Amino acid sequence: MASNLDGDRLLAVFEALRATHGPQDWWPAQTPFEVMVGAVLTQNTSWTNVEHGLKNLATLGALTAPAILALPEPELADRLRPVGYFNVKARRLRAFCAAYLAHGGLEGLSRLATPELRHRLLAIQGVGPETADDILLYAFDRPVFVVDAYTRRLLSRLGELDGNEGYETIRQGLETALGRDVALFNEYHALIVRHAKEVCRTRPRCGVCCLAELCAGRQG
DNA sequence: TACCAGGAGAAAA
DNA sequence: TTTTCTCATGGT
Repeated sequence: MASNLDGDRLLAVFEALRATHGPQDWWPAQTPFEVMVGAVLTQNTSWTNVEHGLKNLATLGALTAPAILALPEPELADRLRPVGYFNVKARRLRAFCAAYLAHGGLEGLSRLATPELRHRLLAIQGVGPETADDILLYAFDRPVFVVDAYTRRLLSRLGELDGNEGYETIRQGLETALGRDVALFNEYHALIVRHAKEVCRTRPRCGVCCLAELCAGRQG
């Protein structure tokens, strides 16, 4: 079902979200590398927790790959304690930094075509589809739609999914339906997260169902 | 107090 | 191959 998503309907949802929340200007980071670090740290964790961890690293002057790798893993884990899953994430962040440098850093990775870059990101221990796509979209400006739990819930509520689609099926379905538009994908994912956090959380068991209601209202 | 959060990988079935 | 379990702190 996800291979035949309704692009016009999805654009109507986007317009409704943008009218409600305005531009989001994601990702909240100073550099592409900081986007990548944040993408790893935010796995199954609220952004406020991630901010504490990023602040700890910044205080140490450790927001570069060499600086992170220079920290012993136990110390890195201790700095990441506010993030949650700190032992796991210390290991994953070090693996990411090692791969980042091995591939020539930002310059080396930027030279790769999107499919190859995605393949190499997914080969890093601790980088799954969503994290890789966060990095591709927000650090490298590649036209990749980030499919998170909110996106799945929204599409399900809209009746665009039957619930059995895998990550790749949904991602490719969205990219086909919406066209490969970096600016659109950037704002759309940010708006879904913003709406889910600010609006849906105030409505018990809402999920992102009110997005569907919002869209239905716009369409009449 | 209980639940959830911008997942991923390993282990078990 | 698919499902279940583990990782863990901070905010509401």
